Amino acid sequence: MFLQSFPDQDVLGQAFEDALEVLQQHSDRQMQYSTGYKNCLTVINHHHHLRASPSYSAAPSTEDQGYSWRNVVVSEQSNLNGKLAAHLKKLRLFEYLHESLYDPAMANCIQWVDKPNGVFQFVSKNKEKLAELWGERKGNRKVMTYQKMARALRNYGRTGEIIKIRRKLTYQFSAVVLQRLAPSYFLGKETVYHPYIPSNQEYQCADDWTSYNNYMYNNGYALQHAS
DNA sequence: CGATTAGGGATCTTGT
DNA sequence: TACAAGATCCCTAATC
Repeated sequence: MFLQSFPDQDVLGQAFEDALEVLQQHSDRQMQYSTGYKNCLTVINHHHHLRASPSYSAAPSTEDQGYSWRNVVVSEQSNLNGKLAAHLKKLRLFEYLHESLYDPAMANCIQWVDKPNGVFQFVSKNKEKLAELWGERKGNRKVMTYQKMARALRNYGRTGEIIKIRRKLTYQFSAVVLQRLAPSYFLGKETVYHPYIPSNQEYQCADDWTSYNNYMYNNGYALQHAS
C-alpha cells in the first residue's frame, strides 16, 4: 500500500545524502553513531515527507490508535534545509532496539527470533551491555540497566509499539512499527505481518533459535499455555 | 532455595 | 504550563 508513494532510487539516494549532511552538521550532538548505515537509517526514518500522508491513514492495525503521530506531522511540515530540529527528535527505545537488531556487532546482545514478524530476543548474557549502550546513547546520568530498560519496554505494552512475548527475554514489534522501521520498507518491499500466536508445537525458525532455547523453554512454555 | 525474569505503581527528568 | 517519553526507584510475583 505504500508503494505508490515510495520515492524512486534518485530520491532515496538523495535522502541518504541529505541524511549524511544532517549527521555531519550535528555529529557533536545526539548523532554519536558508530556506522554510517545506522546514521542514515535513523535519520531517513524521519523523512516522512518523502511519503504521501495517506499511507498513515491506511495503517493496517487498530491497536495503535493510541500512538501519537505528532512528531510525524512535525516532520512533514519541515524540510531538510530548514527545521532540522524536527528531524533530530530524540531517538526512541524501540528505534534503538530495531537498529541494534540490524547491527552485526550487537548480535551477541540482541537477535531476531522471527524476523518477518518482528519477534526478537535479548541475549541473557549480554543484555546489560545493550542497556548500557542505550543509556550512553541517551546521555543518561546513571548507567542504564536491563531492568530499567525493560520497564520502559513494558510501557510499550500499553501503547502497542512492542509487546511482550511469553518467552524469556522475548518481545515483538507491532506491525506499524515494523513497517515504519524495516529496511525493506525503504527498498519498496511489502511484508506480511503475522501477530505472534503461541502454540505447543516446537517453534521453528531459520534463525539461531537453537537447541539451547528449546532446552531452556519448551517444557515450561507448553505448560504455561495449557493453563 | 536463590537467581532471573517479569510486572507495575510512584515520582522525577528532559525536551517539545 | 501541559504532555510525552522515558528514567529511576522499589516492591512483588513468577519462573528457572
